[in-house]
Amino acid sequence: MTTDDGDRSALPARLRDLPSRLLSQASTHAQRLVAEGLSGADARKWHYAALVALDEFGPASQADLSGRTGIHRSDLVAVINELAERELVERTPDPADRRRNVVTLTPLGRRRLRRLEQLLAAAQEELLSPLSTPEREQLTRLLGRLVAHHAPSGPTMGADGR
Amino acid sequence: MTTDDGDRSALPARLRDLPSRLLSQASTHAQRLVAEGLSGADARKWHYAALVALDEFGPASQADLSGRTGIHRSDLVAVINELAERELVERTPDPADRRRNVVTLTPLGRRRLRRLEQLLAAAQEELLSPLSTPEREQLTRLLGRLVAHHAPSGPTMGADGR
DNA sequence: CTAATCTCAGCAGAACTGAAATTG
DNA sequence: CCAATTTCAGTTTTGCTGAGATTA
Repeated sequence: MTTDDGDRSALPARLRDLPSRLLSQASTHAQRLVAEGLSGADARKWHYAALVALDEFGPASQADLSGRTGIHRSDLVAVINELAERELVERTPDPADRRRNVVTLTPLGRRRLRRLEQLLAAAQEELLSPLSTPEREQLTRLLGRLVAHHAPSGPTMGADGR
Repeated sequence: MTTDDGDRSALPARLRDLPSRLLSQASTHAQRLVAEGLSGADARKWHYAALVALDEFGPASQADLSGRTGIHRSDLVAVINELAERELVERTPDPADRRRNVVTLTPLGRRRLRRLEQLLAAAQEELLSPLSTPEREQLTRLLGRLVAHHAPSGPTMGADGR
């Protein structure tokens, strides 16, 4: 239509092959595929993260959930609101410490989590489709070492989690 | 302090090992390292991209530069303003087509590009520091194949380029 | 008249900051 | 009095949309 397209190879190799740039582009595609996949069940990635954490560790306070998902304490409020609206979790005051809410997975939430797992697996599959199985494993291993190297002991955990 | 830290292992493996999530976190670290590195020369990543494209292909219109860098046509205005302020490029009307500006690299711009190359190389080095040389090459190759698979023929080029 | 170029003004999503209210 | 938890209001950053003015 207007500007570009049809000439992606015009990108200088110095830019095209920069690891930081490749990571950024790959990440953008990944987030798009995940968002599109989860939207098929009216869900966002943070919904999945919260449901997984509840499934894995059982009922938790919002502060716990923040630590276990990487969702910012301040954004978790909206995520739990949305999950509670859909009756996937219940938010009740903690009788033992009334500053806290206890967030609990409902049976419906557990079933929904199964569905999200499937949609998410399909998104990862599409994301990694150009790679063989051993290549996918290697990529995951290498990325895991990168983030393990840069994340640990960072200030409070950094911004991420997407 | 407040919430987390000191317990990064609290992250469920289902979240921790998701390729899309690893990509996002790795990308975030990469962008931070690049921004910090380039800030040592009062530059941002788009400055580098524009200077590289001009160095590689010679003087260009802003539309050309947009295609060759991935900078959005609308954001390129500010980038060229900033580069022109620093006298790294010159923006002059194109006599052959007066809708266009011709952007030209100045000698100072060429010298600055050398400096940015060094800062950027240092950032990539720090980013990839946990990996051996063959591992770095493999990571770059795998990421290149991912983006090549998902980018080509996309609508106008997509959002990315960071 | 249509299309391309440059420019600007403003939107949208995402993460973060800071602080108030409540409770320990 | 100090600290932790939840919540809200607002800032910042980034890429994008839409439209106006100019020229082909």
